[in-house]
Amino acid sequence: MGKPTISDVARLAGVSTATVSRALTGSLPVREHVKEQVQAAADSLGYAANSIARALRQERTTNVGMIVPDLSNPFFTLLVEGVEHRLQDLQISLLLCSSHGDVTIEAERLRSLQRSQVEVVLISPTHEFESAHALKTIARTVPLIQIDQFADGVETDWVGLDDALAMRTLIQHVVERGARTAAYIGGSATDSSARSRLDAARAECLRQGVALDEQNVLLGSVTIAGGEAASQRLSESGALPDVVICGADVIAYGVLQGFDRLGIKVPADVMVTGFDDIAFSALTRLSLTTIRQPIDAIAEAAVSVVQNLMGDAPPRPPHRSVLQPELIVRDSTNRVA
Amino acid sequence: MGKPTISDVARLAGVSTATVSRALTGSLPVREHVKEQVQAAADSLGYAANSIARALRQERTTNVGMIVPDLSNPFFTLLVEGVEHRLQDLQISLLLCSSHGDVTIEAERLRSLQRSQVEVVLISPTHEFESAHALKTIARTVPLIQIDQFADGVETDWVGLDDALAMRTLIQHVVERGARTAAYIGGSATDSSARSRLDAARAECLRQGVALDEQNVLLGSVTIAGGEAASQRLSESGALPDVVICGADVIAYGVLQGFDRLGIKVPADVMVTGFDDIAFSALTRLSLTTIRQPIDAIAEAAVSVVQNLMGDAPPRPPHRSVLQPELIVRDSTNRVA
DNA sequence: GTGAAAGCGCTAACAA
DNA sequence: TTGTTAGCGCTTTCAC
Repeated sequence: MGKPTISDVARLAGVSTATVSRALTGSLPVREHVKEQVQAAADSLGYAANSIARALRQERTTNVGMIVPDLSNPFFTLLVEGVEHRLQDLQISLLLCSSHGDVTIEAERLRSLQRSQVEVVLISPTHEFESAHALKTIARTVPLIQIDQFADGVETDWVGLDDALAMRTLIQHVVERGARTAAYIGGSATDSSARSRLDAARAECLRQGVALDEQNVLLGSVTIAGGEAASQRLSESGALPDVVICGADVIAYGVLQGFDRLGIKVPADVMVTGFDDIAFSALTRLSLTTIRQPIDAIAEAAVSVVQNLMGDAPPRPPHRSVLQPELIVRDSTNRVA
Repeated sequence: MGKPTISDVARLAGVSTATVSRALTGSLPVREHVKEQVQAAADSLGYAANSIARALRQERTTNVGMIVPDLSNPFFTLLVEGVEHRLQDLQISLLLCSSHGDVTIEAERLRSLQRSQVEVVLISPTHEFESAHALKTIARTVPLIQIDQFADGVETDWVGLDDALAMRTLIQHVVERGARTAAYIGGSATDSSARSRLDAARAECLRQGVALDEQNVLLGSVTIAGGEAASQRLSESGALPDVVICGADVIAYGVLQGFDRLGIKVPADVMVTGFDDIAFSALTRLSLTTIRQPIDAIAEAAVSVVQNLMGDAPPRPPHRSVLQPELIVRDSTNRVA
């Protein structure tokens, strides 16, 4: 009545359970005709090996866990999809968790994944500092790969974008289009990418001779509303800068909308840039110049580390895969110098 | 060196493994001071029960699987997030798969979940007819819950929206705003919700005296580009209808954009409605009248069925949870009759 | 190339 | 209330 087991197959095929195991997994050679017999018996019973029993015996599963801060953010969604797809090709199951941007939930999910005996955890930590403790604890028992963001002092593998190079490329572009003054609108700097992008923007403005007044650095929430509010504040504070650099596309779309409402013309009165290249361009009247996150390449790099970690290769020191950004020039900076 | 096992705890606490199991799980009463001793021993060793061994012994896991067609669609993303959140509260892990809208991949994922010994599978089948075979096969060994969409002839639990009521409400609204003629733009009817929405639209137009010419029924891809292309065709085919009913918000946004480019004014020249209420309204100049999918309620209903199925309740016939749609009136139908 | 048998870590049945 | 023991389904020695 219950599901067929390996002994059922063995009995039907007239061999031992060991032979069934070998025939089906190919772990050891089995005579051709025996193999066929076993296969036939398995098929006729609709047998599928119980992965629980296999995992117990082998002391390893084929599960990996993944924790992202926010599934309503297309960046993470696409990342999850890219990872899922590649893992399935490797016959690895994905246990997905969302931390909802909450460090407490994040810690809970980590423990839950640990109980599930996952082989590797992929995580985009939600807070640069507060996530660190839980991550360090878990990292003692299961290999971690940090993606995009990272937690302070947690030495694990990491896959992400070269934010510094991205900002350099971006600022070089707007300088070529005549920018001499800039504003920066970003997320409050509690996650590592928000901070690293801001740091990079500051450094590059300095290096390339663009004035970025501290009062023109506005940090808030990474949402359309946050961007719109910031554009409002910016317009009230006197002269507009040549360019508004946004730390994320959603912010930039809010800024575009805010300027539109205020009758400020982009790019004629002010240029605007984004970061991420989420697929909203098709929705808006004015297309956005931005930095494309190579999401698929990030997923690929992450999964390749997973393979590495799950293989029998000897332990190695943590490795950082730094991916190259791509500048996408569109209308929001379409201005002659 | 390896992870501590129950025998390590038992030895340290000076009791049997059975007592440790009882003390830690609470499956049977244990004397208070013994319990404390066991707890202390477990803590000091950093012991966490091996869920693989437990699952093998109990012949049940705490995993459920979920298969959605497309993670770039916010509807499914939000659904996944809602489900994940509630399952975690129940200490259930979520194995997530994407079928990428492909029946072959879908079948593969189903088998993968079966191997993982999930207790329940939540699925939004990608094709009304072609998904049926694989679903029926799997349903013999593991309980299925279909969400939103369903496969033809697969009798399982189902959670979704009352499409007929939604269309009735929507069409009633545009009739009140003076609509007498309509066009319908939707996805090609290979998934069950595309078909059921179109059927409902046809029926309601008939019932409420709105003319819906077959040549004004345009089926294509559920994307912004698809909507834009359809709006183009519509404008070329002569007189515009009073209202363009779209089977999904993304289509409607494409239509809005198409009309904008053609100099056609919404809602003055033509009204437009969507379906889903995805959160793009903030991005666009003109807000969209639409039907809100109660995603959170769908997730809640689905998880409550999961609980039901995983509890020890006796088997019961498949149950359909039909949720109520909500009409969201915004600017795209803001016209006096 | 094949079979017999042990054992992965846990819990449930049975005894005490 | 507690301990002893068997066994979940599989893979992997160790013999042959």
